Amino acid sequence: MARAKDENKRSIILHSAKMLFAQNGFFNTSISDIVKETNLPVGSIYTYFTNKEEIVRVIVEEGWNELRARLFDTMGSKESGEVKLKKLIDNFIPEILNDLDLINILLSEAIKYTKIEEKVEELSTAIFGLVQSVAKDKKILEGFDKSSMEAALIVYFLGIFNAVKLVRSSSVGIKVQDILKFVKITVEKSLGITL
Amino acid sequence: MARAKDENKRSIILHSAKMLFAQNGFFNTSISDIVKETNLPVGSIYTYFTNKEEIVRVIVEEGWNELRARLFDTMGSKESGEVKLKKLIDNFIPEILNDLDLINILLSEAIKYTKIEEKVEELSTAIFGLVQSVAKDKKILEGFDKSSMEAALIVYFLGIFNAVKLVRSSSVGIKVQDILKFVKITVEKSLGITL
Amino acid sequence: MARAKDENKRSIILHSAKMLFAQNGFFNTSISDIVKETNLPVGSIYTYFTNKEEIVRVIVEEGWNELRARLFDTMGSKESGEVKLKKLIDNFIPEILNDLDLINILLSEAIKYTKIEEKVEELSTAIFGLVQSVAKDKKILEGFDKSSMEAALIVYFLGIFNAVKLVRSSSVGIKVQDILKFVKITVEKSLGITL
Amino acid sequence: MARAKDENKRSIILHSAKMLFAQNGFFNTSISDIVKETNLPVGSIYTYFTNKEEIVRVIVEEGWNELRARLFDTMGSKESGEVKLKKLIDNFIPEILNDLDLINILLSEAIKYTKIEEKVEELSTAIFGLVQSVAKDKKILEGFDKSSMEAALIVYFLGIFNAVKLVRSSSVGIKVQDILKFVKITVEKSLGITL
DNA sequence: AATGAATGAGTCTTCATTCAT
DNA sequence: TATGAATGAAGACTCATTCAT
Repeated sequence: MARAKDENKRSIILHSAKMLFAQNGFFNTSISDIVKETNLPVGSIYTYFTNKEEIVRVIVEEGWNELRARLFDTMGSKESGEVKLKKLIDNFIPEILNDLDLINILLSEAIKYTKIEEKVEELSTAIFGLVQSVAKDKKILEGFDKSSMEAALIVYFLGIFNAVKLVRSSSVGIKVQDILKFVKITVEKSLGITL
Repeated sequence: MARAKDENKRSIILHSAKMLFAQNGFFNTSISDIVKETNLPVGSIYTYFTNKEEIVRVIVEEGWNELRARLFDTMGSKESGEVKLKKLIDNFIPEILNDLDLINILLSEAIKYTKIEEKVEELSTAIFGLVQSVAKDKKILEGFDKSSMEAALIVYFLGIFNAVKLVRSSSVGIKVQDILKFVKITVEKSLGITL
Repeated sequence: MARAKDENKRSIILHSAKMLFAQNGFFNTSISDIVKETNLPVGSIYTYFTNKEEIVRVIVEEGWNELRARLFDTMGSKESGEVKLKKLIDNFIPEILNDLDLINILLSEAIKYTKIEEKVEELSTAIFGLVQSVAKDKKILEGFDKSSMEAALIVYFLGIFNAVKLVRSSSVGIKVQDILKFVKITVEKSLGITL
Repeated sequence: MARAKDENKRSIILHSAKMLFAQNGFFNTSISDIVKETNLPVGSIYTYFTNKEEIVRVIVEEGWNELRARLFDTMGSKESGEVKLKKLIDNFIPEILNDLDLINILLSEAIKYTKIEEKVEELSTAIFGLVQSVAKDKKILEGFDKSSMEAALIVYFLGIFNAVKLVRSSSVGIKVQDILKFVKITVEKSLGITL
């Protein structure tokens, strides 16, 4: 049972830190802030994590893994490519966007603390496959090799995430809905399909 | 009349700070780092800027103004919309991407230190106009209102900048060229034109 | 349970700071001076006090409380008014004057860091009562209402303290003894009694 | 004419500094504050005074001299002692109290920056003479030698000044009038006269 | 003489991490 | 293992004074 208690503390730290890092940034969050938020003694923080940096690293890593799992769950189903794509756009992306804290940290700290290239590679391979299987008129993807595809995915994902982040933290004149709508239209037009 | 404020010193500080902020981030750059880099005494930093924050703010603001000026220079010419668009894609964007330091800072600090919404608004209005004037088949823009356009621009610009940043700071499998190529193809397909 | 806060350290800091503040003033005493005097690391100063100002505030407050306690100890006894007055003049005041450090700080910083009016009010009420009970010939206090009494006490106390301070820090031609003697004579004459 | 201009600047500095020192204290007033207040360039401050300390010193010295002059003006007249004493209490002291700025500085900085003992000596000699000439019943001054007198004067003057200072800067329950009234009554009773 | 930019030692305070208990 | 006091290098910034112009 001691084990259960430990896991609990660990996750409390992770949870609070995630919120604080997302809200105030990594550098504007002190270990002491985490201590206050968790009501745990400082020493305990260092029982579960070797240092401040490791806390972000774990947040990013675990957050990513959960995301990845959810994605491959969707992608791995027996359904048609179009259905998968629809789920991707209508469910998966909006779900991700709910975890704004994670996105914030991912975007500002991930590069520093993770091997991001592996993540991108994995993601783009999976989606490239899906897109190819879906494109009605194969000519549409003409000139779109793996590199272009990867570029496209990176641009879109980073674009979407950052746009949502911007929309939520400034008073820019658009809404998250506009972004999602734009994405859907773009995918439909690009692939010549209707979702 | 004593010594006049030395515009040269001011620009040395700005230059060094820009590099350091871009390289190590705002919080990992200390005033003392700037002092070492510039070989100026601490006090001098503070004769030209009231505090550390003002240094980023000025970098962002002046950088943005220069960018904006170059953009409107291109946009304001008497040439056809297509030529302008071509210049935008072939010259302007690549030029921007050269100033990676500025992009880095813009992306990580701009929201905090500037009224970013005004900038976005200005930019998207200008480009919306251009795109409308260029789109061969007006049906192509069907369903694309101002909000969608703004969303698209934000997603693309943030996407491009962040993608370039990622490409340059990690060992992701694509090159800046791939990104630029993707952008060009996308614009051409979207508007049904060839640049 | 880790280390407990060391009451001893706290008091060393208070002691050293009191001496330094009294000797050189609040502004001419740096935290670094206190560090040197106490041989404690800087950080420790801040484990016991939130900032420099709090150190003075505590010195003033604790010093005052001790003083007050001693005063009411004397005043609260079952002895006659005259005996109490005698003790006040012969013991209490001279004792206070020994803690020159405290007086110095009290006089120069107290107004800023304490609600001095409450202290004055409390003191003057107590002494007014004593004086009334002692005055042989009630006519002597004629025309002496509460306000006059308060004025008198403030003038005398501030006068005595500052005079002692002056005597000790300059080479003025009188001694503390002269001041004490003057006070005694004045009280005796005013109240028509012999102590 | 250059001379006139100079004197003017000097006195502007002195005037502003006096106000600022009195209001915020010596250490909370920076040379830069004086610069802002006077609208003079920093360099000019140092043309007229060798350093910050000298500014207070001059304020104290000149303020004192003016005071002294006014006092001896009153004291040196051909009038009776009683009239002089009355003027002292009814005019001179209230007048002094108007220059609260000076009092503030005098009390907090004078000891450090002036040979205060000479001033006290001079003052007490003069007033001792006056008091002796006035005391109706010589027995009243019995036991009051020069030292006692000096002690009394120091206590009263410091008491009065500090009390006024206290009254004006805190919300203590008495008014300056109460202090002046107390002084008058005390003098009358002590000397057995009516002013 | 007048000016105000230049200077850098010194200020207070923070904070990630350690380690005695 | 749990705790939280201890630590001190490092942080941003100030300011009296000087001196080039």
